[in-house]
Amino acid sequence: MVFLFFILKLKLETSDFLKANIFALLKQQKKLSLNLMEKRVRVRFAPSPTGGLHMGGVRTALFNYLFAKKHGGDFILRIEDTDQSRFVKGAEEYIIEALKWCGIEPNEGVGFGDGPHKPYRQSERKELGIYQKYADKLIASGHAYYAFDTEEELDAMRKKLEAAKVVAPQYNAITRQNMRNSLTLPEDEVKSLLDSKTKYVVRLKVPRNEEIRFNDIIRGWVTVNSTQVDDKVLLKSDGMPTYHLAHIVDDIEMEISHAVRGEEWLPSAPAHILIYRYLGLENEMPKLAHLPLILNPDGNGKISKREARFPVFPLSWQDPRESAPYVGYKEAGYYPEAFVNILALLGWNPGNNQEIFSLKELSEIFDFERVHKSGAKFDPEKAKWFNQQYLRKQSDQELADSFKPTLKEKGIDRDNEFVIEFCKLVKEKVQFVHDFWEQGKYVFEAPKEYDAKVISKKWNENSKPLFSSVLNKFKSVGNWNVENITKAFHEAETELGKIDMQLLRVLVTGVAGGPQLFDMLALISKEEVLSRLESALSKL
RNA sequence: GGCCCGUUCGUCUAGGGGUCAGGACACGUCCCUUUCACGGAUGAAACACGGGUUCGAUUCCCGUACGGGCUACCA
Repeated sequence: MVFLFFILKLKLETSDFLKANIFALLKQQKKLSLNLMEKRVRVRFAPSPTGGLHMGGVRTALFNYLFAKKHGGDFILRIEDTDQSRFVKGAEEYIIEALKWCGIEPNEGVGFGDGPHKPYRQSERKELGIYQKYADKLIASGHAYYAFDTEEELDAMRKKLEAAKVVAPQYNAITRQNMRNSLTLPEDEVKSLLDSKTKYVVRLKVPRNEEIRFNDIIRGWVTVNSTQVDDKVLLKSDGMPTYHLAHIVDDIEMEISHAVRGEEWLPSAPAHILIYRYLGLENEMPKLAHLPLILNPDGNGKISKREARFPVFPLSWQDPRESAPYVGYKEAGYYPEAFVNILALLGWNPGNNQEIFSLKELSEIFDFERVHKSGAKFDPEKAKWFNQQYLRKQSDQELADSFKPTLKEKGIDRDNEFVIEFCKLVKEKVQFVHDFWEQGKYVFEAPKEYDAKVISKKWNENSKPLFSSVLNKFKSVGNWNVENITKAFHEAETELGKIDMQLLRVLVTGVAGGPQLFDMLALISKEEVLSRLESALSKL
């Protein structure tokens, strides 16, 4: 209205100066109101502390993180510990440590500093009566009800339905009529049951035959008939909310703009829509995004920690109920950057051929529009390749530093320069830092045996005198460096004829392959090479 | 079983009404290297099937098959 007035006035006045000013003002106003309408991006990762956080969970956390960073929003860690029976000691700490290692740190929530919406643990929020309040509201409006059925009664109901060839027995608009709840029991009986502290749950009253539609950011429109949705328990008999109630209450109270979670939640999303609706919050509810699952490489189904022949946890996880710990990606030698990179490309891609991304790059280009609908099988081989790419980005000094602990473990003491030189030579052959030892241990210790294949193929009666001459030639080398070794070798060849380099390699290192031979001989040192040659000649 | 979601090389994927269906991992061959690796080149390898719509479908629609998820007072 105000704008119209301005425009009208504009028509009357002809001053260009005024015109320009008013347009600028209009533009500013529009921008301002748009910004006000646009909800600040606030996303959450909301695991339950029922075990170690596995790679699928980390991926969910990652996508949340990336989306938040992309839009300059908030990333929250909320702990959904509403199931006391499944609570696992140490799981929460593990989740926090894992996120830290990956570098995808929430800026609000458990373990990362409380924000304005504290507490961020659902068990603590329950103590505050937050969930009860919403449950009461639903009961008051007739969208939820008390149910007093015991476990046995529920069992009996299901058995009965199964016997009657009902394929999916559920507590719903039909069956609730035959159960003991506040919809079937007389009002005074309900009151006395409540007064006498009889155990009860609060259930959502799902309508009989209603189309529920919602628009998923990744999947588009999804339609489900409410007949498929059961009367979900909202409040358990111990007073704890279920996931269904708790996450909705918290998402609303924490002003979450987008609920990004795994595909396993898709079937219960219609029930969630109903809860938002009955709470009168359908317009304020977060946008939904259901991520595709990460699947097992061989066989089918979700990745399982038991069968996997590759790590499934970011960090080593010791389940208090089990004896042996699970090796994590960290312990397996993965760089966190590589691990995150691998995860990012499982179910998402940038639309071009780039595959190596830093977290920062990812947070600039990540987009739900390029997230797939279908699950992705995890390929452990490609994971190794990713790590190799990151390993190659390391400087020789960095590689040396990360390899030194292994040497120390083996009781080997070498100076920094030596280790750097070693890493420089061997790094082309490794995917992990721990590969350095397997690929190059002969640099540090004399061989105990010689590659049988090479020996049987190439060692003959001429070999001994030939290599004795090579040995003598090497003895005469003054300054033991690559150039002089090469020169000595060539001189020996002109005197004695062709010398098999692989055989020479085997005599010194025991193995058939390795880095540049002369570089390696130089590194190993003159005394050591000579003594190894002597020892080989005496043994063969 | 029911409901929901999905389906491009073995795997991760690009693409999209007319393409030699592109890249990466893994695999093969060759080059480089007096070894191995790295690197380079190159090869083999895919639109699940059947119906529509269309001049034309891998692309859009519908079925079927297959795969996955869910089907708790678990998340």
